[in-house]
Amino acid sequence: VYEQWVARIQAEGYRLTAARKAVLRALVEARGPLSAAALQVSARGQHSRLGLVTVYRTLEMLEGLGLVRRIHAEGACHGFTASSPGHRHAVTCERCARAVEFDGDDLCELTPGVERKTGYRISGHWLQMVGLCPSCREGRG
Amino acid sequence: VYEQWVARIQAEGYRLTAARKAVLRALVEARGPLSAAALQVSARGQHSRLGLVTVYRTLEMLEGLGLVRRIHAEGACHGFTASSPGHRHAVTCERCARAVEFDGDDLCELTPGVERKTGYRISGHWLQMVGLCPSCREGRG
DNA sequence: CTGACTGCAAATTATTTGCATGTCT
DNA sequence: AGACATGCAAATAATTTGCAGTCAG
Repeated sequence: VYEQWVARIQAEGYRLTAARKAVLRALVEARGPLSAAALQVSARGQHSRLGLVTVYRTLEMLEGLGLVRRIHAEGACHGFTASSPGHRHAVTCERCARAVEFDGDDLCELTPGVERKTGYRISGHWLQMVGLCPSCREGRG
Repeated sequence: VYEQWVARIQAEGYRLTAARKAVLRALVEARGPLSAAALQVSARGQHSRLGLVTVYRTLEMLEGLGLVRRIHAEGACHGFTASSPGHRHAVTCERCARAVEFDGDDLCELTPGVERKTGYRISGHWLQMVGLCPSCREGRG
């Protein structure tokens, strides 16, 4: 994934700097959504001088390219994860916070129903599920 | 709705103060999700001395009682709306921000599919749709 | 009366902006 | 070389906490 991102970033004319590489690596290797601050800590393993500001700016760029997804949670808002292309949604584990995405096409099927019920013309949606991932279920029942 | 909320609040043993009445009224009469600050401005029509802090504390209480729902948006996070009981979701109009809720039972049907695809045991979910409400569609095509 | 509630101000936390310097291409 | 990018510090914005005064029950 990392290589694809690098290619995309260069293709878009953005520069490939040490700071960006570090953030990219951290995002790709993350086992769940991270806050900007957590991302900075993680990415500093690759680039110790990394500033929080740069993390925000890199995330902004990546979100613009659709490579990163902003995740909202009940309690604390805004975490970021690598996103897969296409129309997908995420499930987050309530114990370990590990997130995986799944195909959300099924969801589009219920759009007509919602439009009928509400009278709205639906143009988009945004779904997140919460649950227990396989490992956490095994480890704790 | 306002009367029901008042009854619920008293039933739970919370006091019914002028500040709370003002926030309740503002929430009930709102035509869309409001930020805490916007809510304060709106509620000051009833109780001019209302502080932002109290708005937050009142929202916290109401959210705890399930009377208010926290809404997240792509850009600015966190708006609050009155919520209907039961398992429902919201559609927000992208033009006027007016929100209505709809029955989300259909969604539960696709939970098994997601569990199969991801291996997660889904315990909850959270959906928001965006679109154009009837009035905005008429007014602008 | 009295404890829960309020609201001000200050403290936190999250995110953005200004600017001089550094570094990809 | 030169534009884009960085990172520090300061500026904003959003939310929480400390506390003395107030008010519903």
